[in-house]
Amino acid sequence: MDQRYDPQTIEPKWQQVWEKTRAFCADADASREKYYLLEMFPYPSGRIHIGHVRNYTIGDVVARYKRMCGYNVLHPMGWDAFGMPAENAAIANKTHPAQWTWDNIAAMRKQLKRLGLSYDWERELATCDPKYYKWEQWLFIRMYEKGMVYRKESLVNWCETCSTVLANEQVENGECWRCGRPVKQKKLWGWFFKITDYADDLLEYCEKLPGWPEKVLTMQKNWIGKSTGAEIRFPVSGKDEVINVFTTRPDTIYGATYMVLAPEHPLVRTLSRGTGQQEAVDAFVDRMAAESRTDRMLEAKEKEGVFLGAWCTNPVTGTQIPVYTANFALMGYGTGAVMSVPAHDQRDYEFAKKYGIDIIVVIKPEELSVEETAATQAYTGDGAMVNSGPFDGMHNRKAYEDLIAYFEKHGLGKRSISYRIRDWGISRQRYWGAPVPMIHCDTCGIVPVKDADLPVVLPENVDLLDGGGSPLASHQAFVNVTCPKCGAAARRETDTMDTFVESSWYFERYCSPHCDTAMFDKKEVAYWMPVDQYIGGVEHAVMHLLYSRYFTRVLKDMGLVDFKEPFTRLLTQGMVCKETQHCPEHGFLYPEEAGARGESVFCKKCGQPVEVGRVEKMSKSKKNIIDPNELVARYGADTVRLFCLFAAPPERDLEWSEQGVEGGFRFLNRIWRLASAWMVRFRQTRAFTDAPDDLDEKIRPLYIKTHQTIKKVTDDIEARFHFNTAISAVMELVNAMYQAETRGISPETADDTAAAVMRGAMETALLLLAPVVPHFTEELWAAIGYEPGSMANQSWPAWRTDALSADTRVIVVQVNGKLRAKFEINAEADDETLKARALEDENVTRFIADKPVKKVITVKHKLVNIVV
RNA sequence: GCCUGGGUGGCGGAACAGGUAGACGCAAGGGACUUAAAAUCCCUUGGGGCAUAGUCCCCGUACGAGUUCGAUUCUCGUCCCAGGCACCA
Repeated sequence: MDQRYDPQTIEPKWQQVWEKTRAFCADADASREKYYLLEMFPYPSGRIHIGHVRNYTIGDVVARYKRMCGYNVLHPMGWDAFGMPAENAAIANKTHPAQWTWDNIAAMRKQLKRLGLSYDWERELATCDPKYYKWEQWLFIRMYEKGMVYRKESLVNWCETCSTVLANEQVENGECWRCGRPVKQKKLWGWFFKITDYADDLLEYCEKLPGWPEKVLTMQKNWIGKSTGAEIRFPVSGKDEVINVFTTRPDTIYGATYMVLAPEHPLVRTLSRGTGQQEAVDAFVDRMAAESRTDRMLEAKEKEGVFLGAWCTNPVTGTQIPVYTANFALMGYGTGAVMSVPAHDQRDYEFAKKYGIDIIVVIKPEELSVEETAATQAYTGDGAMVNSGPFDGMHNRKAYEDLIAYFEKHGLGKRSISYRIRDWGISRQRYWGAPVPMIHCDTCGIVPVKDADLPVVLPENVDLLDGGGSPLASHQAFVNVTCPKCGAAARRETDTMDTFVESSWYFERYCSPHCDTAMFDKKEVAYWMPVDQYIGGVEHAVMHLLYSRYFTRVLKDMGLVDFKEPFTRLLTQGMVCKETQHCPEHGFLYPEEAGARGESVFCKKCGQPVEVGRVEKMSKSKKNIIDPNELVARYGADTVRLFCLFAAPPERDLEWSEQGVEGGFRFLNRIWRLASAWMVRFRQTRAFTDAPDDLDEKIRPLYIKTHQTIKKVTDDIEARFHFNTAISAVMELVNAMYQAETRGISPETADDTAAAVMRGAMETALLLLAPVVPHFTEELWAAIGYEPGSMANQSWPAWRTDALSADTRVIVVQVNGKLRAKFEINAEADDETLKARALEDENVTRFIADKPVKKVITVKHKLVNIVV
């Protein structure tokens, strides 16, 4: 074997071998237990960044580990290939989005392959491929037929200059993220998926996903936002109208002293018409409409409203209460109307104080008088009912139930549940997305495209508008069609789908990516799904993961799959961070633009001192980025992988450190040197695998350490994917091999048994590291004499229980819980022996002095605590 | 404001179930090898104390209490940091 570790020659060599032998291609095999490991597929931006490297390395280690454990592993990779950046780049570079995307895919595929990731590349897919989105369109039509999709007009963020809809996160301080112009609210027709139908089920199953991080489940629960309460009818005074409110606190209804309607509520204009307030109300409503959603949120702190000039009747008290419209009432939640109880809701309280509205306490806490209860702020806790007619004295929780029963009996209202989650608006007025497969006919209305005509292919010969609007609407050949029903001239739908639709089922497509008769082969999906382990960033905690859970339910209801939850276990890995460097003259600097001068850092352009900022997520704008390509070129893929895993546990943020990477590289070299030095001896022997009993004292500890390491590494990976401690353990094993050398076990002098134990330790280290540094271990595995290329399919090592523990133990002696002495003793020693031995210790007797010993606690194999 | 995490050496991070706090790595210092340097190998490294320099003592896991023979770990309170939600009736 080569004297020098040279990753640049060995890594491409093994990558070619794996590709040639189809080492990681998976086939369904009912006789074998499957393991589906998936990392969130990337958007093909053109280059992979270090966050990808971390994500995919974590996944690759698990995939390789499970393969070694004997599972039939599915580990696919593909491309989330639709989306706006392709359009923007295409306009900027005068290329076509498709060209740009496919070029990027090619470049990134090459980068991923250079990392030695064990993907089944034969299953690669790209969502912009008509063969892929054909089935999405097919499903859309099935969902439409079942009433799971509908079209409605709704308010959206609209940028006039770009003539497009913007997602909430593309609106920055009320301005368009791209052109900086103010964003308006506009009513627009669009397609919606009825995700709200599944709100309850999605929520309920949050409790049935033990393999998911608590954090993610909490975020999803909050997003769904289920509230239970009642819907109550408030008749409008002197008119035939009724205001319906949703409240979570029907028990406070006796304290409802006014009513608030959202500015968009249809009754706002109706009720104010003809009153003296009409003008003021119209002005207020118009002002609210002109303000963007973001503006309204920014100034949200100040509550503001207008009296409508109308009253309604509190159905339980019969009192006339004023009706207002106010900025804090939202049309999209509940019924868009609020029964305001200022004594028991802080927001209502503030509004009532501002506008001088009555505050009536109806729930009294034990420790306060009625007068004190809402003196300075609303009281939202429990207590006894007061000012509530027949309910006085009752506990409010009981009154809650009784009141709902009372409403239902008298037709005043009913029990009700409200959700924060809205239906999923999937329409985008964009070009680079999957076309919605619908046709608008003047006589037949909306008609789905015939299955035989799928896919509705995105036309390639389009003029992308510099403004960013959809070019499909003006593409005559695309728009003009005949109605599938009546044959008359009709117009094709020009909206494309949100890219989250593609990513909501790609994991099922991977099971049979080339299937051209269905979305996927049911049998294949039945074998592989659900995904056993999903890995990706927390940024997808709600949207992508919730949509995927929803889509899986839709597929189940259509009989296409027989499970509800697509991802059994989820790991959300932390971000990769690095400190920022800021030059007063040149702004943020890339790492290579700054130089070190002793303790301080200076700018290479102007020589001025650089301000080293805090450690933040790597981002282009802050220039605190590291290029994976350069790293791989300098250290090789294995070192980069090793560092990504060693620096922090996967779920935590990782702080990038160049020295840390060096350390990883040094560790591999350390193994390499040891292996070279012993290689001749290794080839003459076999790994020692017997019971440790007859090993002499010089070599025995290494054998014990070897088996302890197997157990430790296995436990660390199995329990929590803590690769950092697993790698530490292997480092300790390697250190132990070096220590054996310093104790006189050298390649030249070691006897055959010692060489065999040494070889066993080396083989173990290689096996345990195989998932982490696959090229490195493959090379050394072959050098020892095993079949070249066989490392990837080796079995994960097992530990011998009889080789796990030394036969002596170090026992800690405490006096009153403080460490006072240690001694080594035979592991079998009983409590009495331990106690006697502890009391012999000079330091211990010194601390006991003449105080009486009250109690002695002994813990087997661990400690003796003497209480005096 | 609410909900989740999290505060451990100069740094990244260990400590499985309440039982030796600081594994492993980085950085730093010392030594060996070398004509020299790099690389490598070995040793030291939380803070403080000492008439006895030790198998020594005191302090120490954000802060303050508590439970316990014993707390980084469990309970209560306080402060700080990160992420999520943010007028949701």
